[in-house]
Amino acid sequence: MATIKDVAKRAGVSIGTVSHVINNTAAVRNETKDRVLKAIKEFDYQPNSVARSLRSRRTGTISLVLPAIERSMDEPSYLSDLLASIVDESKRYNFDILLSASSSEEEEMTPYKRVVKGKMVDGCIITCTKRNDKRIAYLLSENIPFVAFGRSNVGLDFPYVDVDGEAGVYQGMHYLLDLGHTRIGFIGLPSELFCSEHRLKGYRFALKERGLKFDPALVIEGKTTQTGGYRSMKKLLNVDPPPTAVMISSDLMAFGAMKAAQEEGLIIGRDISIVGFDDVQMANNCHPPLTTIRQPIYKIGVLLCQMLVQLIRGEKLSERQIILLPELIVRESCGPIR
Amino acid sequence: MATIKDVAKRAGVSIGTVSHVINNTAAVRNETKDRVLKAIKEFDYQPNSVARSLRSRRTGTISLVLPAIERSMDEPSYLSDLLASIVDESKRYNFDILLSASSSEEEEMTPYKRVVKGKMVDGCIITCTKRNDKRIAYLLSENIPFVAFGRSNVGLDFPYVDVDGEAGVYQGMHYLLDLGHTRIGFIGLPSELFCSEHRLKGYRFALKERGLKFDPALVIEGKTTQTGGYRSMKKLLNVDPPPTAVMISSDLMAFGAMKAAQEEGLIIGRDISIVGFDDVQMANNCHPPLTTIRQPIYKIGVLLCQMLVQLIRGEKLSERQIILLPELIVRESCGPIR
DNA sequence: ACGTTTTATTAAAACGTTTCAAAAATTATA
DNA sequence: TATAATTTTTGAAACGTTTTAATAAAACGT
Repeated sequence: MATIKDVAKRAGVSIGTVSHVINNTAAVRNETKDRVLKAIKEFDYQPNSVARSLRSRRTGTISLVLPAIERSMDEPSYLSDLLASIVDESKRYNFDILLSASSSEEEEMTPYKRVVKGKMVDGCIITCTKRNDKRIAYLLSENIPFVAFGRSNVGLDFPYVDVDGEAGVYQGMHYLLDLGHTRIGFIGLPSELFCSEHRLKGYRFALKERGLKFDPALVIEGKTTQTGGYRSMKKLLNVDPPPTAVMISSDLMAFGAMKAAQEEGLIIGRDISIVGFDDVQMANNCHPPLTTIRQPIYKIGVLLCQMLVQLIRGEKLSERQIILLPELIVRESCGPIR
Repeated sequence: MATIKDVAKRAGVSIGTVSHVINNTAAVRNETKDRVLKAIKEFDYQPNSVARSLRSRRTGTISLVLPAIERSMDEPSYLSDLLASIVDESKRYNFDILLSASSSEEEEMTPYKRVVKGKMVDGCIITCTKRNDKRIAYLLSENIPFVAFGRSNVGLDFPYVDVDGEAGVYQGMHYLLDLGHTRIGFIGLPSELFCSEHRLKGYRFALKERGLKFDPALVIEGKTTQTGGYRSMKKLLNVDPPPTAVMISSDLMAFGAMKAAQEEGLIIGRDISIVGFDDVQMANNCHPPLTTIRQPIYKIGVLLCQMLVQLIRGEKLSERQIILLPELIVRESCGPIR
């Protein structure tokens, strides 16, 4: 396989010159440049990225570790949507994505250490930020560019993009309350996810505002899977009296919940109202179409990339922390109380 | 940041010894080994993967390029399911996944060249094999390990895993025919995808076997998106007389088709029967649950990884070509003809 | 105690680039 | 034409490992 050496020899120049031509890193006479370009073409030469990275200390690669907790990539969660937008956007800056899997919760840091200390990437995007998230302190201490999707309660200043989950849930609750519901259930995310807190806050706040009592029996924490939603809903339907509406912290769980309700013979949107959170593609295609809180996930991916690339380039971020407002998307899974 | 040099100095040995300790590549006295290990721990040393790759010509990374044609990762297609299983399985062999995006159809080869010639990966997994797929010849010529998901019509011997699409569609058709349907529509994949052929073959064969005439008006080729399925279904419903059942080449399209049918006021499973293909998670959660042909996508991802790892290790494959049988999953989207 | 194996260790040469400082070639100026 | 200024080109030193062949140290057999 041809190396820069071969190209240099063929073009009758030094390897330094070839490098300069490739990287536009010094003036080279047009005539010489043409000779080099020709040689490159002749050999179908492509620089060895590994050697290049070693010397230049840049890899053109961004790390994304799939968290063990959300490795339900086989379900249509927001994560695959996010990944799609990240891949799309990073391509625009000529970055590839290095995808790693973290096995267990305990081994959470292992892939980061390998990838960061091993200098395999120029920066990291972290998702599913948790309360007391260890990754944040680590990445800060290693001084590697990174951006998080989601805030955390670590007392550290770090760049992130997040969605105002409290406002989102509040909107959904507002909508349900306006439909006349007073007994509204809530299916929340695992409490280790920091965003679970905000969403619950939105629920409580909306109730309080209307002078409704918070009933712990109506609040359930479930796994972020369809099965998780399914089980939580079954429990809620067994409460006496059952809720007439349920606010659910993720679409995925909402799908499971819908199934549970349908199994009980309930017509969704008539006998029970459901609001989801995320607005994944499928929300518009399930039956009935799901009323939900839209997270602008594509935009989030784009922002994460853009911010990270800026950090990698050593530029200063104009906005180091971004919180986006989610939006209520009304479809057909809710109806007035009967 | 500590390098192998620092570790060597601290442990009072040569860097070669440190390397041997790390890689278990030569006998080193226990006492010495302990000293080295201690130094490694003290520095929290992690070898620089880039340098390591340059020298050893191994990267521990597998390439996956998201094809432009299927960059509908933002829809719950089989691709995200497949990716999930690949990430999972590759982790078991300590490989990371390098995810690249190919922009346009013309630029299809660019990422492969960069990644393969640039020596960024040890092997490739390619998906969405097309008729006359250029990638296959290229990867063979570059002599880099790779495995394809899907056959192709290039006259070349290459390792792949595929699903018997013909048999799959045949099963679905059989089921519909047994329900009494005789006017059955078919929504196929874009003809550039090689697998589109097999599926259509299954359709034709099933008809022929029952002595039914093939009606071109009932066969439509659509894009592999929900919208694609939606549009194709609208067209089919305008045929006179319309089909009473439709065999659809992907679940994603089936979801769109269901929406189209529901918009026309049809009850799926009663007024019209629909069979999908893939069995993505959502198929079990849409309404009504979709009868479909299951591709064992998780298993496919696992096989692809295993085969690729074997090739990377220079081992010979026991089975160089694997064709899996899909399975009919009966749910509620079909009913007897009325 | 001495050669002979065997076992541990090391020095140094890669791997293929980028990136300096310095040298060479060219052009401008006096 | 000689000198200065500028533009091009180059040589060689990194980057941090692995790996080989050679050396040193230890263990063994007589």
